Amino acid sequence: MSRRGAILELAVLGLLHEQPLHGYELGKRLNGVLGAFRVVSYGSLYPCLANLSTKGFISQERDDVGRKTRITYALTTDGAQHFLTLMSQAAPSGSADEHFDVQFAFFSRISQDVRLRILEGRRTKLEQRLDESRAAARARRARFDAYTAELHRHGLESTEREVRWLNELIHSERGQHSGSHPSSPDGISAMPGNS
Amino acid sequence: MSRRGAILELAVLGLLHEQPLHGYELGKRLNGVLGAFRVVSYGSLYPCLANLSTKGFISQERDDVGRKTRITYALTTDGAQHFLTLMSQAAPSGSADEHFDVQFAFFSRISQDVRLRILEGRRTKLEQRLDESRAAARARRARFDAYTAELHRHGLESTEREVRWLNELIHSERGQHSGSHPSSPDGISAMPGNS
DNA sequence: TTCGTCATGTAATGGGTTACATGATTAC
DNA sequence: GTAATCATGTAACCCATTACATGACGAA
Repeated sequence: MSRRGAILELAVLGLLHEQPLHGYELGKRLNGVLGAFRVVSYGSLYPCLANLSTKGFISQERDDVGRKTRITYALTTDGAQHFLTLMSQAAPSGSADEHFDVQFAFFSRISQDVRLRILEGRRTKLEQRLDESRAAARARRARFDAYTAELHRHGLESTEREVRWLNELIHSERGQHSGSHPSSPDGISAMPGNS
Repeated sequence: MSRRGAILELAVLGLLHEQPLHGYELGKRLNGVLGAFRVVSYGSLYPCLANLSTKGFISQERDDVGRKTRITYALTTDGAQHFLTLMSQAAPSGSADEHFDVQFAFFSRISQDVRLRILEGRRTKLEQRLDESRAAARARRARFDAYTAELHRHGLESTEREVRWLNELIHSERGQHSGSHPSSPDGISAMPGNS
């Protein structure tokens, strides 16, 4: 009982938002989209699908291919609504970073103002982290050995880099100061380049 | 029952390796050392301490300060041995990145050859991740929208950056081609700079 | 015919979290 | 005297994992 999967749930709804899929194919795509960060196992995927189905967010349909039976899942109207709700919510603490990554991966399904809110929320969270980390650094003053200090320095640098990345994304998003249309045709173009 | 905490366990043993501490102080230092990555809650810390005590890795001693009773924990010989075992082990999959961070934070407690093995193991893992990610990128060819693609590009870049960081650390570690002594006096110096 | 991959699931375990309960001590 | 912080713990829950079980299908 209770809520099976929050981050996994979001990812599943996000993929089904595009097209209906059966479990196995869903699993493969999940590992493609989320790729580097996280490997989703079928041991968590199938219970998650069963749960989403119980809650009425997805519908099942039996495809009999020869003697093999596979179940194709599709997003319901309720499910689409729930997807938007989950996308608008902040990270549920604990899996903070991964939650943002999943949200970002499905940015093309939501409106621009929600995208901006997520990006700015993320930036605020990272800046808070930076403040705390720098405050802690001043408070300790050489109580840490060289390795611990280097770890913190590297962490700080990585976070600063991510904030700059977010700044570019936010700027780029503001550049196209228009549509709240989800999946707007050709809407995304001014992505920060790799140069 | 069973194994309460693997990453938390390692962090606790690592801190107690330096000096005995009571639970509350341990918690605060944990949040200092691990800081940015993870906030340890007392709801997991105290059960972890009880478990380590049961297994004989740490010893308890009651300090009666006024009417307040606090329990100071100290590393036993078995505990020190267990700490070295945990430090030598690879990340237990799932919490891959965090495990490395904790290991790194306690590098000064272990010998140089173990440090090098950990750093090289981490680099190998990241390089595998890069290979898979790049292979997946070639396999898909524009099946991803701009946001998903940008997420992958950014992930790749971050990982590449981390590999370069590891290379510097490994090089620096090889520079001082000597002691297997844990806590060697003044042993760490050639840390890569921030320039 | 055997091996890889497709396809769906269950059971047990892991490694944490938040919320709650309790009470002493210190600072204002 | 009241609020923050010190100090220790329990209970309930969360979100996933690995290992296991089962079986059809295609290709070598």
